Amino acid sequence: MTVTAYTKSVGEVAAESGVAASAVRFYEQHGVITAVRTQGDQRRFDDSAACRIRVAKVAQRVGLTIREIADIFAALPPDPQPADWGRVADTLVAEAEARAAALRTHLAAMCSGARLCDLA
Amino acid sequence: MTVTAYTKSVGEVAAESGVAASAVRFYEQHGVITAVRTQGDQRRFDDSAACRIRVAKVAQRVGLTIREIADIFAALPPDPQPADWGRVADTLVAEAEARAAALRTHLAAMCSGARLCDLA
DNA sequence: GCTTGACATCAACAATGGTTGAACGTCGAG
DNA sequence: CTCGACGTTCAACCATTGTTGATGTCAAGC
Repeated sequence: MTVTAYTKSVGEVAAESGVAASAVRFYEQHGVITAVRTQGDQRRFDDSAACRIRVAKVAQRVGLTIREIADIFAALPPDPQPADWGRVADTLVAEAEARAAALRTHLAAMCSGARLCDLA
Repeated sequence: MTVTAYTKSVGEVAAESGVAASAVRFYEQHGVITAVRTQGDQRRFDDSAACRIRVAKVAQRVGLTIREIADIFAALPPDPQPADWGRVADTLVAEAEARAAALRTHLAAMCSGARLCDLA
């Protein structure tokens, strides 16, 4: 059993995930990613950090907040396996499609029938 | 040909759309709804205002910004007809589903193949 | 072992999407 | 005509999602 490796600095994660270093720190503060600290108080992330950030960025596009994303990621174990990522992906896609479906339903309800969105 | 009736006050639109009066003013400032002014400088909205706001609220849930929603509403004529609302609804649903599809695609790309989201 | 770049914290700023409060104007029912 | 409910503007404030800059520390290469 391999122990999870916390080896990556803020800058490395930033480069891998395509966001600014300040954003990496922000995401850590808000529970999207987690870090351990070195003796000198520097953050060290594991390999999943960059992935989490890339997933978070696409999830934000469908209206999920940082908090919601962090909550979904809470189901990920340290050193997540393919199946773990698959479940998270399914959860995110399901949420996105539920919102799209809700939009469709609301619009259909508003624009149907005699009243047409409460317009005469 | 009926002339569009601008008869509703901020409070009436707020009550009909289920948002605060401050939000109604905010939406007007940002082009989601439009108003004429009375002699005494009070806003008067037509019947579509409450509908626009209700649609805007559900659209926000799928990640559209106020600006994007206002842009889509820009296609609505004054005194919109059912077909006009239908086109707006189609645009919104298409946008929502495009975002959901993008999420699905990105996640599939990240989580597929040998590398699995760049994890070993 | 010293320098230099990357890291640390903290506060301030920015944009989005509003809410709240102060101070004042309008409108319609009595 | 007056009174209260509702309207007006403006500035300040809140949360979210970050960025920027000041100031200071750490660590890796020379």
